[in-house]
Amino acid sequence: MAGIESGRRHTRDDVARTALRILDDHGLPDLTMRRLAAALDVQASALYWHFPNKQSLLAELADRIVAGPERVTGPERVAGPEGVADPVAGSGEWTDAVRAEALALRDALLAYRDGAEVVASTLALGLGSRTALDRLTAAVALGGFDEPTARRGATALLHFVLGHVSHEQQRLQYDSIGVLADPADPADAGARAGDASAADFAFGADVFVGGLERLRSGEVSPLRT
Amino acid sequence: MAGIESGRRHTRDDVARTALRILDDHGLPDLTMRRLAAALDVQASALYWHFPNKQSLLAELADRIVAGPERVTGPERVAGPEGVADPVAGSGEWTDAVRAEALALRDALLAYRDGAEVVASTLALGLGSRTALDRLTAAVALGGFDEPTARRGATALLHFVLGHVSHEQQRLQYDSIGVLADPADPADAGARAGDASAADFAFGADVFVGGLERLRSGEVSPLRT
DNA sequence: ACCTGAACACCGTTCAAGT
DNA sequence: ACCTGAACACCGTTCAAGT
Repeated sequence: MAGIESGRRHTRDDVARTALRILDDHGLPDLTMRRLAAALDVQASALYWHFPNKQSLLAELADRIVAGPERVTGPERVAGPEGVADPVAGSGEWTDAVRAEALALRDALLAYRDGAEVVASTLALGLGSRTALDRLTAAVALGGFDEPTARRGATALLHFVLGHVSHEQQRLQYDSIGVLADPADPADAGARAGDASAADFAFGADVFVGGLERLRSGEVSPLRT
Repeated sequence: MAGIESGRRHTRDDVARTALRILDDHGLPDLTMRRLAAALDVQASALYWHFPNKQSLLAELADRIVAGPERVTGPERVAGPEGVADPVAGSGEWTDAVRAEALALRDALLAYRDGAEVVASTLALGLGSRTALDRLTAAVALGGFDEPTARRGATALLHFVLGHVSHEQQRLQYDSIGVLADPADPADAGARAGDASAADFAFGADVFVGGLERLRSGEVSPLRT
């Protein structure tokens, strides 16, 4: 319980970091303003000097979650040996770039308990940065799609990712407390652990990328608007 | 304010229907047990005779939302002129069936304010029926996929649908109160109304179906598990 | 610049008791 | 079978005031 929160007088960064710790240790339902204040040895009302309300606090957390741990390394993103997001990398490997971005986003969301829900709700309210969407859009755009199409594709993929990881994390949470409605259900059982989820995720991402590839090679009408 | 809630002594169905009305009129945040009780001219504690807790009430609402208005018509689903879900309809039209199911689900979710969020959260907790997933799975299975693959595909599509409609409905809500973070943003502006959302949805569904089609014709490895 | 103390207007849920 | 009344243990947010 001792740590950053010792010497009184906190900064906005302290608050966000402590909130992130509570989120990861106890989950989103336990992340209340009063509990956060207590962890900082402060009255709840003190938090409103740093953040105008709880939503904007959550938006800040969402940004940090999406940014991921590689924030520290610098402006260039961590990627494979030859880098993953080179815009001039021909047309052959854009599918790998999209898959890699989707996977990186999943990892970032999984790094914090209830990460997907925090990001999804923040995004739905139009708060928080658009980094996640921008990264996916950039990867899709490598396929040579026009910008609105790339953005549409990225948005759809983003919805899949958030939905999938949300579901995955909710199950993790309620799995551990044993509140699952039907633990004997073969499709939802605890035996169906992280590996199966990872495979399902890869499958969904592959189907999606395949659909984009198909659209790109002009085998299908791009849109009937 | 007068209506069903007049003669005291309510049934479980009364409670669910009144809850659905509050949901649609005022949104999920305003659907509290106390407010629902007040609408029924009853103490909040009375609700716990009909439902063990709020989550199970929401699960019931989710089931009704997914079932949609065609519940009344009978066991066969409303569809196009020649019916959409005939399992022996050859192999040519399964893509239309999937698209139709996805669209029908979107319509059902859109029929109630915050419908997508109610269904998504219920689903995440493993509560509620699996009707939505089962319908999508059946449609995908028409493509000749094995059951686990059809289920995986349907799950991914379901995530996209829930994410898309959630986002769409959140925007509707906050749009009308004018709480949008950046109303001038061209990608999020109010001008971008229902039609654009419908087009984005169709685009996402098409990409997804295209990916499945591609996978079916064996142009791509089905899975690397 | 950062926080306290006290209040306002709420929540979901439990439980003995009533009819 | 269905509901009341009262309580328990909470919420997010505001605001005058303190240092």
